[in-house]
Amino acid sequence: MQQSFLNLMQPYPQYWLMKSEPNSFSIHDLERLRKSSWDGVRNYQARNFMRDQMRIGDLVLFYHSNAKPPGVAGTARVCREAYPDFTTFEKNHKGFDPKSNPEKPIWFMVDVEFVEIFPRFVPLEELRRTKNLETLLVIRKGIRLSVQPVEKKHFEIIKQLGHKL
DNA sequence: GCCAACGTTGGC
DNA sequence: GCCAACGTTGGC
Repeated sequence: MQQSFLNLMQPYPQYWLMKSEPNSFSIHDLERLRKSSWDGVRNYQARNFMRDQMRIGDLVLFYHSNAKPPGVAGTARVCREAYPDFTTFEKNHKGFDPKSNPEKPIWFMVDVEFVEIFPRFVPLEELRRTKNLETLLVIRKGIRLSVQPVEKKHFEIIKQLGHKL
């Protein structure tokens, strides 16, 4: 109750950072598809952000994790709010989770649409040394959430870095 | 409810 | 490939 009231107080759009390993799904894949479900999140905190907070129109920093180098590759936009991650129901799918079923789904996903690939990739190392990004979660030690909230001012700084010549 | 063991993430 | 730091699981 309290939580949903607070949600109504949120200014929109909200801003997020979402990690994907480019080996399995990169921003180039999203550019080609234009739009994709964001399946495979298997962490409760990340799920809660998607299920309870993400709204259509929210903007997303598309982060390439486990890449050389890791960093922000571009942006995307939430175009469908949370619904059950159906890959958990498919026995032969990598995302299969026997504890989840269509009557009582555990895992959720949103859909995102392609916005842009930054003209200039912004590596993690640069985020670390950029002034005014000190509280950005992705550069904090020990934080490995694959879906994390980002402050608007941080989003804008990073977008600028991505466009800097 | 504690906590050890195990599995995963993800930078390096 | 290594490994630190997490998160989850399951025995008790």
